[in-house]
Amino acid sequence: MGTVSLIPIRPRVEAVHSAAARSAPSAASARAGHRPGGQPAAESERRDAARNRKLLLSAARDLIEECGADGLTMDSLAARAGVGKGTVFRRFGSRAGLMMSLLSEAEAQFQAGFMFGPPPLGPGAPPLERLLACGAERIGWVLEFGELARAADASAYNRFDVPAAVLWRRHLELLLREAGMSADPWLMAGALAATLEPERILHSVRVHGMSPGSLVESWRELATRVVRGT
Amino acid sequence: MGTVSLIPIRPRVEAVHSAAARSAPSAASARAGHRPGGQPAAESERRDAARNRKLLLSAARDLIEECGADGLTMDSLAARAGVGKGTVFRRFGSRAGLMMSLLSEAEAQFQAGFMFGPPPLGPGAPPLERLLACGAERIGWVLEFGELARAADASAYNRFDVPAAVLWRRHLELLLREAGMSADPWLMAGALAATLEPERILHSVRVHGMSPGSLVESWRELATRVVRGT
DNA sequence: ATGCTAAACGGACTGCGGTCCGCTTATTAT
DNA sequence: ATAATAAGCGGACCGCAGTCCGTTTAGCAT
Repeated sequence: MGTVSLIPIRPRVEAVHSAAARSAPSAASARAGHRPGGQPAAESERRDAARNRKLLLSAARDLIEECGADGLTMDSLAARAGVGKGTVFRRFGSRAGLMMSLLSEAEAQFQAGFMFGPPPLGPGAPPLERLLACGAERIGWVLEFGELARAADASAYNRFDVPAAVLWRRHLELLLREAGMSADPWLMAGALAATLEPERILHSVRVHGMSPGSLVESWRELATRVVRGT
Repeated sequence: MGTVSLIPIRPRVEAVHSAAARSAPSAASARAGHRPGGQPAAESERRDAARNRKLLLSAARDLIEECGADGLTMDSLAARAGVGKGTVFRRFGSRAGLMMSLLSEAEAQFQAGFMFGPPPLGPGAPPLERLLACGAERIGWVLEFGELARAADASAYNRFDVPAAVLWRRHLELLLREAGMSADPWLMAGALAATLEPERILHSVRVHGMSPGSLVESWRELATRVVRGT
């Protein structure tokens, strides 16, 4: 036991959701291309699989428009798309995986903004300004896609280790380092990221009626103080 | 409609879990005493009910010791305690409610510490010192009871509005005000509270191997900077 | 065209949290 | 003691996420 042979079939899910195949990760990741960022999984996907993926994503968007993200069930999705339930799970691995796939375009755009976009969001501006800008951007993003994001996080035991979350935190960490942060930048980045989690932001807005502006203002205060400290 | 008459039976759950009876809260809370803090619900609880509650709590502790908090299922609990499943839900309302009941003693002790205990945790010390102390205390508390706390939070749609969470946030808010916080203290308190959430802390420790000491140190840095800003 | 094989498929099945509702029992008034 | 009644009880039942495994099919080699 312990060798790779214990992975007989390996369904082609779109992203790395669970830390399956704990051992021998090199051998496991060597075979068959997990497209890390996007979902098309370009290299080799059977026609019917691709067709069903599109069908499912489209049906999911329809259902969410009708019933909201929380109202979408995997059964209803399968029925609406006219495929079996097993197919849904084969494609997306889990409900959270499905939600992530639905988010991936918006997520990619957001990432592109702070990584390659124009200043002050993208590179070129001083770190504190970038921090303020990307916080504001994030708040707006959450207000637009938060319901989906929350559904994607929900019950994901490892929501902090999902690629998008790791990248976001790393970005904050980088900015803190550039700003000369003396304390542990990884932990401080985590603290800042915690502030901007969808569930919390949506709760502030929807339950307590906070305005987006006040959230942005609060982020400005927080980020400024954290960076000013050193 | 809209009057109180739509609450025919009212099961005697131990705490206010969901925001039921949205309207006429005064009339609703007027009849029959919800002991706000503790669970005994002293005034009028039938003998068998009290016996079963103790049975259930004890069985729950046993099961958690055997299988961990995540391994406890409501069915197994009912079976172990020798009662029907309906009884479990009548007592605790939900899985999260059960976990909160299990936590309530530890929670109360924690609260007593920062509200009435000796300085620097309790009143008497300057606000920043109290903030540092209560953060450290919280981190230790989470490391001890975090698994339960996470199970109590999990899937609680309104985990932020649960009494314990509200009190904790209010305490942070109070300290910030005393420290002369110029920005919105409620939002800043939320940001600080987010940093200390069980799920995040446990993730740092269990997945990334951070030491409790580094977490405390990081909290010190964060809190200091936030307060120093004004 | 034909046959082979790995991938994909579908839907029955499991386990869990939570609800419902008819039955039982503790408590209180008479 | 007895009757009335509200609280408590139990377990069948539901909806949902996620799994399993026998069957079908796309893609390729010949």
